[in-house]
Order: sequence, then C-alpha cells, then structure tokens
Amino acid sequence: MIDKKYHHGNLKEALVEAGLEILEESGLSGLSLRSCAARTGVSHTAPKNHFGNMNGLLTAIAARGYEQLADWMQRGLHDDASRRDKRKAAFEGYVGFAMAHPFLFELMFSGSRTRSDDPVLKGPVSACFAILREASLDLDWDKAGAPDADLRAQIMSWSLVHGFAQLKLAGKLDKDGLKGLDVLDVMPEFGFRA
Amino acid sequence: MIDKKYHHGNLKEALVEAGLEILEESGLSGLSLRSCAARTGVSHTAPKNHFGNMNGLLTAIAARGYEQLADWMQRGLHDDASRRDKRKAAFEGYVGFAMAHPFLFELMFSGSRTRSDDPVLKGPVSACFAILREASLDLDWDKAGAPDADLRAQIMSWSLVHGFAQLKLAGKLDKDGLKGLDVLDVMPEFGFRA
DNA sequence: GACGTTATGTTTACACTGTATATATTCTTT
DNA sequence: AAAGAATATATACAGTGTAAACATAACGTC
Repeated sequence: MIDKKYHHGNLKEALVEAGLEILEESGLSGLSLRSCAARTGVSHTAPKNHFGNMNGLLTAIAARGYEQLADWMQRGLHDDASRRDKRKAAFEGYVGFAMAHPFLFELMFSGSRTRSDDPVLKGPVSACFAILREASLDLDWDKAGAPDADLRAQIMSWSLVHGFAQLKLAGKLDKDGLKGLDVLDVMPEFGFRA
Repeated sequence: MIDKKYHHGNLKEALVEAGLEILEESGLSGLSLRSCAARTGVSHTAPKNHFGNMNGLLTAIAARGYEQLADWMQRGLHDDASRRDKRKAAFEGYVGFAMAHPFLFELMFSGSRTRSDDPVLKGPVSACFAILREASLDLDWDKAGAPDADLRAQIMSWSLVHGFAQLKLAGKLDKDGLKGLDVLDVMPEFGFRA
C-alpha cells in the first residue's frame, strides 16, 4: 500500500519530467500546468510554489532540453577525437536532437513560451555554446584573420546548424530534391566534402 | 449611422488583418480566435466558417507574414542591382523583418501553431524561396562544382540567415561581445568583408 | 419572381486552461 | 514545544477553442 504523503518530496523535478513525457506523447498542445500536475498526482495549483507560473515551468523544461542537446552534440566522441570529428558530431547531434524531439526543440527556442533571460537557462545554454565554440575553431574559411574570427565562426556555425534544423522541422525543406539533404551536405567548406 | 449588416462582406481578410494587428500590439499570447472576432465586430464562432479552426486562422496569418518577408528582402533594390546587392538586401531584409515583427516571425516557423503543409502557405513560401535562391547564386564557396551546388548554396544561405535571426530573437546572442553583431559580420565568405 | 440550396453569422453550451485567494498540512528552526 | 516558513489543497473566476442548433442572407434554377 502506498502511503500517500501530503508533501511530494521531489515535486519540482517530477513536474519537469512529467512535462518532458507529455511533450513526447502529446506535443506542445497537450502540455499544460494541469496536465503536468495530474500526471504527477498533485493538485493543479501545486506547481505555482515551484515555478511561479506557466512560463516558469516551460522555462525549466526548456533548460532540460539544452542539457539533452549538449549530450546529443557529444555522442560517440572518443577521447582522441579530432576537431573535425567534434565538429561533425556537434552538427549531426544538433539536427538529430531536433528531429528526435521536435516539440522540445520548438519550446527551447520559443520566445513567447519561455523566459529567455531566466537564470535557469544560463548554465545549460552556455554549455551548448561552449561545445559549438570548440567545434568551430580552425574552420577553413576563418583564415581572413579578423580580430574576432573565432567568435564569428561560432555564431555562423550555430546559425547555420540551427537554421537548418528548424527549416527542416518546419517542413520548409520538403520540396523535391531537398528531402534527402543532410546538414553536412550544405556545408561544403566545413571539411566534410573536400 | 452605420447600417450593420448581418454579413460582413470581407470577413476572411478582416480577420487576418485583425490578427496581424493584435500580434503587433499584444504578441502571441493576446492572439486568439475570440480576440480576432471581437476586433472585427463579429461573433466568436464566425471564424470557423472561413478557417475551420484556430490552426487555420494562424496559418492564414503566417501566410501574410511570408508575403511581408518577401517584401522586406527586396527593399530598396534598383532595377540594375547586382547579385551581391540582392544578396545583401535579402539577408538584411530577412533579419530586419524578424526584428521588426518578432511574434509574426515566431508564428511563421512554429510547427505547432500552423499547418506547414497547408496550401495557403505554398505560394508565399515559394516566393521567399525563389528570392533566396537567386540571392545565393554564384557564391564564392560554391566553386567546388558539385552537381547540386546551387541548391545547396541556397539551403545554406537560408539556414544561416534564418538561424541567425532566430538565435538573435531568442536572446541567444546577448552575451558580451555578441550584441552588436550583424548578419553580414558572420558571413566572411559571402562577399561583404573581403 | 418564387423557391430550394448554399454560404455566412449568431446563440448557446461545454470542457479545458492559467491564475488568484484562502486554507490545510508538513518541515525547519529556534 | 512553539513559531514560522515551505509545501500542497480547495475553491473560484475569467478566458480559451470547439461543437451543435438556429438565424439570416446570397445565389442559382425553375
């Protein structure tokens, strides 16, 4: 017999995980404060104590998404992986994550549903940022020698891979001749084709 | 005295324009079937006849967004504009539109709120696609000579500019040293820096 | 012109959502 | 042990999308 305690004990984490599950099963339309609370077996106003409001919960879920994204970008990397290997893994992982978790990905970059300046996002986002930064060092087309070449290379990498992922998710790359296109196919100068 | 007719006469268009206005004033959170209907002076179930459901209305609004985006990408272009000019205008217009209409931009690429395969989107999206296609011809880094080089160049351009716009909108480029960054700054090989 | 059909809006109703307020229970700290 | 903070509940309310039945107007056909 389950002794149902008044206090959950780990409600904050449980609510976020419930949200992630609902996101996989029912998408963004099925994700609500009440559905998360119900799945956790708690009253629908309980989340307020931990997240304030809906945006707070969605922001916490998005933060988890960035952690998962960082994992995806570093999958299958050996300790002696070259920079090119890291770059390939980061790009493929980025798009792979987006395809595997389209709703979470949409939530993570939704300016309306999350608070992009929330502190809980800072750490996980910075982690992704750092991975992309290292992956973008020593790119061929970076030889121009501008003072902030590395930084610009990183932004370009992130923009490119993120744009590709979202356009693909949004169905903008479903025309004839584009369907089989991979991320690496559109990066002729990134060292994967030459 | 206004003779209030039972039939609006141009309700479908009026609802879309109401939606665009609400989007500018109150963002995505203020945009609803009922708010659009109220602003148009019509019952809250009237939109159903024209759009079926909420997704239908949002899709129609998004379609308008793509038309505006196409305009932004061709702003200030003379008849004798070079390909480089067109490219510059397209990129600056793309990001400029996103910054000027962040909520509309988010709606346009939201897989959850719109039906990306809806026929009403096909035309406007194709128009944007064509503009980016022409703007991406004869890029320097396209000399590799792959069979579908033009196509890949176009996807790369679109991915890059779209990703940059969204990352900027989502506040991911607000760190120190990134704030003043422009689209053209991250495209060293696009002919704007060399 | 009259009439049946279709298109367009309204009214009513319902389940669901986020949030605010007041209340109950438990934990923590002194 | 008592006081106070943290956590969860109960209740209430305005707002949302959607469905069904009904009302009004436009349109085409005889």
